Amino acid sequence: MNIKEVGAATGLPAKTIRYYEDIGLVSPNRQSNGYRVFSENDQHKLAFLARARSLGFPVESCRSLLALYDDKGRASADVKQIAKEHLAEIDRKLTELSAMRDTLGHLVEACAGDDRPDCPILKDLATPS
Amino acid sequence: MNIKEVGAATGLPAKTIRYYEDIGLVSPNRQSNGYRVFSENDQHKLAFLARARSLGFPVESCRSLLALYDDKGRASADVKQIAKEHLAEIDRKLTELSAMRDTLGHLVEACAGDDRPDCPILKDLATPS
DNA sequence: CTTGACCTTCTAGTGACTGGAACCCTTATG
DNA sequence: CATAAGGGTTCCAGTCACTAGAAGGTCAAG
Repeated sequence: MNIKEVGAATGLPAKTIRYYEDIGLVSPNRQSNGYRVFSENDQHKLAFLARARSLGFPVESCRSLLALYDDKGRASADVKQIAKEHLAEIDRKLTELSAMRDTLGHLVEACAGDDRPDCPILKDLATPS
Repeated sequence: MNIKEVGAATGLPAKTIRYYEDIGLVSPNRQSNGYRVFSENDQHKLAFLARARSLGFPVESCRSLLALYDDKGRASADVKQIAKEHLAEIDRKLTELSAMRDTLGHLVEACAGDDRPDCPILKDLATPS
């Protein structure tokens, strides 16, 4: 399986897969011509990474998760710990974004959006918060 | 007013203010010894930037907003347009994060988090989505 | 034999800072 | 007068997770 095929199978761009090899997340073999060959296991790992990344896990967390996945003697507590930390981070971002959304939503509603210069958005930005 | 003072007044780190000068958002004068001197107007601009950034506007949008703020003949429609685009981006991120939160929340709940290896989180990650 | 689609490596850029090194200026103190 | 503390300055490198692009090798089809 070459890089394009495994990319199509996992939804990852070839560039990303090369990057993941660079940082040691996968280690595909090479053909005599230098081309990467991806085994079933490589493909599996890449799919795992794609899924974990799509849930927003940082790449370093993905590395840890992959190691735990490989470790058949793992404790699920270790996995849960990583997931909980990430969940907390997501919640932090959600809170922050919601606050922005609220404020900005009100301001946009209040703005006439015509050709006059008067603007509550600018007024807010110019006001020391 | 030197950089530390204006930083304290606006809540911006000195490094950030220097960076903003680098990219042309403010242009403080210099004393004979090379130190930056911030005028009232500089301070005002920096406070504006701090507020706009805290609402999540990208720096380039901040630049546009600042220009509109300075332009007394602006149309509020131009401001509103920038704000609406940013609002759409915030909503996009909120949707994405909420989906992550939902999935991950369920998985974390389902995971025993003990010393056994069985783990629904890893099971999900290993499952082609 | 050439064309086109693959593949390779390498460098540099993204956004918005942030850390750190190396050095200058000013003021207070021993 | 030396020095130490606490400002200021510049410049370079690093962050995160890719992504764009250049320059070139390989391979199957026509």
